[in-house]
Amino acid sequence: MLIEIDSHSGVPIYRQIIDQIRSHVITARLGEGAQLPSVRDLAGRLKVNPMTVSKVYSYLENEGVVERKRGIGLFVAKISKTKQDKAKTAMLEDIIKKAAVTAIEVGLSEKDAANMFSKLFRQNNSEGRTK
Amino acid sequence: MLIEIDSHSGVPIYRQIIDQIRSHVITARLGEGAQLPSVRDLAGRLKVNPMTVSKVYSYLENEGVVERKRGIGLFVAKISKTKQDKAKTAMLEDIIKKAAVTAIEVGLSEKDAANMFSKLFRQNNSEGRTK
Amino acid sequence: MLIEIDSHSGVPIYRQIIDQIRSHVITARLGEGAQLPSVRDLAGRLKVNPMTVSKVYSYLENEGVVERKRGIGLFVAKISKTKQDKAKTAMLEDIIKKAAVTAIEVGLSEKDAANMFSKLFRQNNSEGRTK
Amino acid sequence: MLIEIDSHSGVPIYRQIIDQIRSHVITARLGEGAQLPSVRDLAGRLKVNPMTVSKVYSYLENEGVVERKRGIGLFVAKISKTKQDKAKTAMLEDIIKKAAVTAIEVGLSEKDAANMFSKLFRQNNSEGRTK
DNA sequence: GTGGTCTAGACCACG
DNA sequence: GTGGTCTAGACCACC
Repeated sequence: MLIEIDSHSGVPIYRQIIDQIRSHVITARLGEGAQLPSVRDLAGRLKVNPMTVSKVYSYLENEGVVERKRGIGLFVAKISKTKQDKAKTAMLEDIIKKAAVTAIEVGLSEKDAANMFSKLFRQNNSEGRTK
Repeated sequence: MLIEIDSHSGVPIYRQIIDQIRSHVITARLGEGAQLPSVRDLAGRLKVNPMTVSKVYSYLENEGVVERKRGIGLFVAKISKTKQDKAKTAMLEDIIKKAAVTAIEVGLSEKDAANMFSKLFRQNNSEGRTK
Repeated sequence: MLIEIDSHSGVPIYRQIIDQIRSHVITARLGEGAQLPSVRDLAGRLKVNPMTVSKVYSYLENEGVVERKRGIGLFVAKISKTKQDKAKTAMLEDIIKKAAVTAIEVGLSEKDAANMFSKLFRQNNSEGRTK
Repeated sequence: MLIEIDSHSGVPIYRQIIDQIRSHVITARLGEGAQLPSVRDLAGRLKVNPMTVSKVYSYLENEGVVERKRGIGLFVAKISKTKQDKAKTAMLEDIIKKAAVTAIEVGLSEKDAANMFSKLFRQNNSEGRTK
């Protein structure tokens, strides 16, 4: 499970971790039932305070994204297909809307904006494959 | 100059104002040399503390977006056309790339993603016109 | 870390602190990675308002001189050796040039001016040692 | 009489003008009895508020550097040779001391610092001649 | 514990 | 009139 922290971004560390784990679950890169690393392990890898990771897990558990099995560990919770789809769509619409609004503010035409989007889509898609 | 503050968004007030003014300047809704409202005026209108606005202006001056004329007021700084274009493009590419990457992660095809983007573009564009 | 404030100098307190800390960093009296005193601590020692110190730190962070680690504290940022040397040289050349120009305007010969410079160098250097 | 204003320097405009006129007088580029431009004239040339120039003149008059002749204009006051020399030396020592202290802080040896000073002296001196 | 933000209100410098 | 600085004290987010 790849998680990257940018300590200069202004976004709180715990938020960055939550967002990335949630995104991993929604896009099924972290499948149902998969075990999450222990608090200590993840904290060590990310070089953050264990308390921060602990907070992250509590948050995600509260959200219903993960489930704690006492004495065993944390696992990705079961999500209904529809719920997952909803979450996916919501996440995607949110970010695409922001992009569209920015394009409008900058004064791009719909055609130019769509071209730019497609170009960046292709670029990052092929990069993704080779990775 | 329209500035809106959402006090529930979690984003600090001064950041919200900075972002909106900067966006106004980049998109040339606030043209070069235009005078900004006085600290007290803007503070009064937005119902925030003058010092908050003062902080905003200091920040923007530091960024080179506005220029102070002592005892007279604040004005939109002269930005070279190319520099402005660069800033615009960078801002736009950044957000569109994020959107594209998310679409890829979610597993959308290029065509579906582009359609979604165009749809949201049209929606927000017409909203903008009626405002 | 020694910082002295002259409240009668006309120079704003926050500027005095900024200049002194920056100078400490550039001259490596405050080495890379060194932790700076907390806002409250420094404010207490200098007998100024915490917000004044906070402003100082924000300013220095913006300049890239220090780095914030959330909830932990402030640390001297990593500056590349060359960058640091450049900053040093630029700072020095600037002030020495001013001195030389003034000497020229006043009508001193190169020899007399150089003597005066050396004399003042020695005077202030020995003072520095005893301090 | 050459006066240059740098509106980005942070030094108040009126201070910049005062310092430059005083320096002109001390170094005798503006000799005793020379007439200064009228408030309106200087304000127009420097593109500053006439009140600012007026303040400058009052300040200099108060300092004894210039003398007002009612209905005629402002003139450089008579200064005793010793007084002028003292002022010259004070001005020079002040700036050279600053340069020396900076050189010390940066860690230069006396020799290196003196060399740098001499080099900049020669550079600016020859430039001055051709001007 | 750390820093970040904001307020209310004061006084000063500048033009 | 303009912005700049500072204080005293509050509350919040983060680790």
